Amino acid sequence: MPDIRLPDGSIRKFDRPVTVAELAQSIGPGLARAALAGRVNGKLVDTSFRIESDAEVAIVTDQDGEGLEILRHSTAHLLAHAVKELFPDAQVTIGPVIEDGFYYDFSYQRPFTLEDVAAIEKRMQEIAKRDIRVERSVMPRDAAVKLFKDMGEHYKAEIIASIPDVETISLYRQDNFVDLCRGPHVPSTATLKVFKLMKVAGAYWRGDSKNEMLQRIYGTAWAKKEEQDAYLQRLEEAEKRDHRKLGRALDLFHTQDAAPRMVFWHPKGSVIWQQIEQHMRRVLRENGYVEVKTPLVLDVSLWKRSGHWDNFREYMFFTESESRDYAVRPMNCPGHVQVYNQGLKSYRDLPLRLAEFGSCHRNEPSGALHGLMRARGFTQDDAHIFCTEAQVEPEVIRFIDLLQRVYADFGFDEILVKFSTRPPRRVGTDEQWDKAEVALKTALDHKGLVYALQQGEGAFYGPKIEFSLKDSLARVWQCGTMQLDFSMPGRLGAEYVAEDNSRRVPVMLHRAILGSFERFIGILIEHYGGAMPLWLAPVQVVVMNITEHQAHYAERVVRALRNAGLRAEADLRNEKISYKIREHSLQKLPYQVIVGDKEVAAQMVAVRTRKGEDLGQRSLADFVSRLRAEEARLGRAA
RNA sequence: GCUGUAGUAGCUCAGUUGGUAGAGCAACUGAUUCGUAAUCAGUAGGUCGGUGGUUCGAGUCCACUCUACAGCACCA
Repeated sequence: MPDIRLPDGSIRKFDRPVTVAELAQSIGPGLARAALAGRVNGKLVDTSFRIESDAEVAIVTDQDGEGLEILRHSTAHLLAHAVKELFPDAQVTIGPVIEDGFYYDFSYQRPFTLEDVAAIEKRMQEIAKRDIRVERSVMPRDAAVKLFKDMGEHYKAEIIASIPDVETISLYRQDNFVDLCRGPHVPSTATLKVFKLMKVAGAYWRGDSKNEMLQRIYGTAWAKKEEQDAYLQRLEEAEKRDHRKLGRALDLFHTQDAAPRMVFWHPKGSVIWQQIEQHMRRVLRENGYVEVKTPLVLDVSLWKRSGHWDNFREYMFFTESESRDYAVRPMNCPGHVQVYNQGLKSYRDLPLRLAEFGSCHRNEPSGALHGLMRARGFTQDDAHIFCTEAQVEPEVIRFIDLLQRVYADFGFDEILVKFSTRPPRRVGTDEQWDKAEVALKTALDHKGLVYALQQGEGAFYGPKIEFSLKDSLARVWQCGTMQLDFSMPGRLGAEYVAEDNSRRVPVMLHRAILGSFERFIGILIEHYGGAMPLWLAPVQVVVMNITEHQAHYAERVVRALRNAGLRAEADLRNEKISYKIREHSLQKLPYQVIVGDKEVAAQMVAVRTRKGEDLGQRSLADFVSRLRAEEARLGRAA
C-alpha cells in the first residue's frame, strides 16, 4: 500500500490506493479545490490518477507553471467543445499551449467571423459553468482511429494513425466532446474561469503551405483575472511602442506606395543610423576588419555560380541592359569574394576580414513584411572572414565576444542563441558539413552559451548560429548571425597559397551583428520606447527661451553646445514654456535647456530631462561634461 | 504567396437604411511676451487608395486592383 512522499519531504501512508484528488483532500480542503493535476514520480497525471504504490507526489495547482499550462490546454479543449456545439460540421485538429495562451485549429467550410468568435467565447463560458467532469480513457490505436472516423473527424483520425503503435492513445471526454490528448487536464470545466479569445487567422494543416488552410482561433487563459488584465495591459503598452507608430510620431522614417516595403529615412532617423554606423565602423576597425564597397547590381552569371539563382531567384529583383541580365544584390558575399580574388592571397593574409555596410534588396513574399523588421530593401552590417580551417574556431569565438560587446553597447543583455544544422536542400559534401557543424558547436560550447538546436534549419551553403533579440510584443527577431561556408569560395574560385606552396580554398564565414540596420533600429525604437539613449538621440538638447528677450542668449548656448560636439537645436517660438516642454517631452528629447532672464543674468542654463527631472541651474561647462560622460556610457545604465 | 480585416484632411478618427463630406490635433494668420507637459481668436485644407460597374444619385452597393495590418508559410 502506498507510502507517498510529498515535496516538503513528509511521508503519508495509505492502506489503499488513492487518487491524486484524495491525496490533496487529505492534505487540506483548500489544496483539494486548487488541485489541477498531480506529478507522480516526475510524471504529470490527472487528479483522478490512482496511486497504487510508493511514490513521490506533488499536487499541481495554478501557482505552478505546469498548472498554468494544463489550464491553458484545457481551455483549448473548452474552445473546441464550444465550436463543436455551435458548428457541428467543423472538424477539430490540434490545440496546443503557446506562450501566454493557446490556439486551436479547425477545418470549416468558411472562415470564422469576429461575431462567430464572440459567440464561441460566450458558449465557452456557459460550458465552463456547467461544471462538466473531464474524464480520461485509454483505447487501442485502431479503435481510436475508427472512433474519430465515425464521428467525421478525419484530421484527428489522421493524427492518431500517425502516432507510433507503442504509445497508448488517451482520450479526454467532457460531456459529448471527445478529444485525443496526452493530458493531463483539469478535473472539471468549472475550473476554467479566466480566458479570452484573442484573434482568428488562417493556418496551414500540419504547417505546410501545400496543405489546405485551417481556421485558427487564438486565446489566452490565466489563473487569476488580475493576471489576465495585466497581460492585456502589457499588450496595450507594447502597441504604444510599435516602431511604426513611433517612427511616424518622432519623424524618423516613413514608407509609401511608390516603394512598397522600402524605407524613406527622415533627417532624425538618419542621425540614428549614422550614429550606429560610426560606432560599428570604429568597433570593426578595432577588431581587425577592413571596409570595402562593392556593386549593388551584378551580372546574373555570378548569382548562378554562387547558387543563389537556384535557391532564391523568385525572391530576387532583376534588371537588364544592352542584352545583359543583372540582379540587384540580395546579399554581399559574391561581391566580397571578387575583392578577395584580386591578387594572389597567401596563408599569411588570412584571416582576411572584409566588412561592408551593404545595401541589399530581396523581393520577399508580401505577407512576410513587417515595418522596419522585415523590409524589401535593407542594409546589413555584413562581413566575410576568409580563413583556413584551423582558424575557424578562434574566429567564431572572437566574433561572439565582439557581438556580446556590441549588444551591450546598445543596451541589450538578453540574447537568444540558435544553432541551425544542415538543411535537406544544400550544397557541399557531408564531410564538409560534419566539419562545419562541429566547428560552430565547439565555439558555442567554449563560450558556454545556452542555445536551441534547430535541426535542418541551416543555410544552403553551411550551418549557422543565430543571435536574436525580442521586440516589445515578445516577437523574436534574428539580428546577428555566424554562418560557416565551405562551398561558395570554391564555387567562385577563391584560393590561397598555403605554407607547403599548394593552392587551397579558404573557408568563408558570413557574419553580421546588427543583421540589418533597419531591423536593428526598429528593435531599438521598441526597446527604448522611442526614448533613445543620449548617444543615439537625433537631437540631444533643445534650448528654449521663455520670452524673446532671451532669444539671442539661447542661440549663443546652442552654438556653444554644437561646438562641443553635441546635437543641439533652439526652440525660439513664441509659445509658452510649458507648451514647448510638453512638445519636446513627447518627442523624447533627452535634455531640455530653459533660458529666462535669470539664466541670462547668471550666464547659466536651467536643465530638465525628458522624464521631468529638474537638474536646476548650472554652468554650460558643467552641463557639457555631464552629457559627454553619459554619451560615453552608450546604452549602459549609469 | 495563403486566410481574414482595413484604406475618409499632414496625424488620430466620426460619417445612420445610397441623397451636396465632419471633429480634435497639426499647418497658416493675428493677438499674447508668458518660468517647467497644451494661451486665445480666425483661416485654409479632402477626385473618401485606384479602375470599372449598378443607380436619377455612390464615401456608402458590386467586380477587379493596389497598399497596409494580424496570423500562417517563407527568410540566402
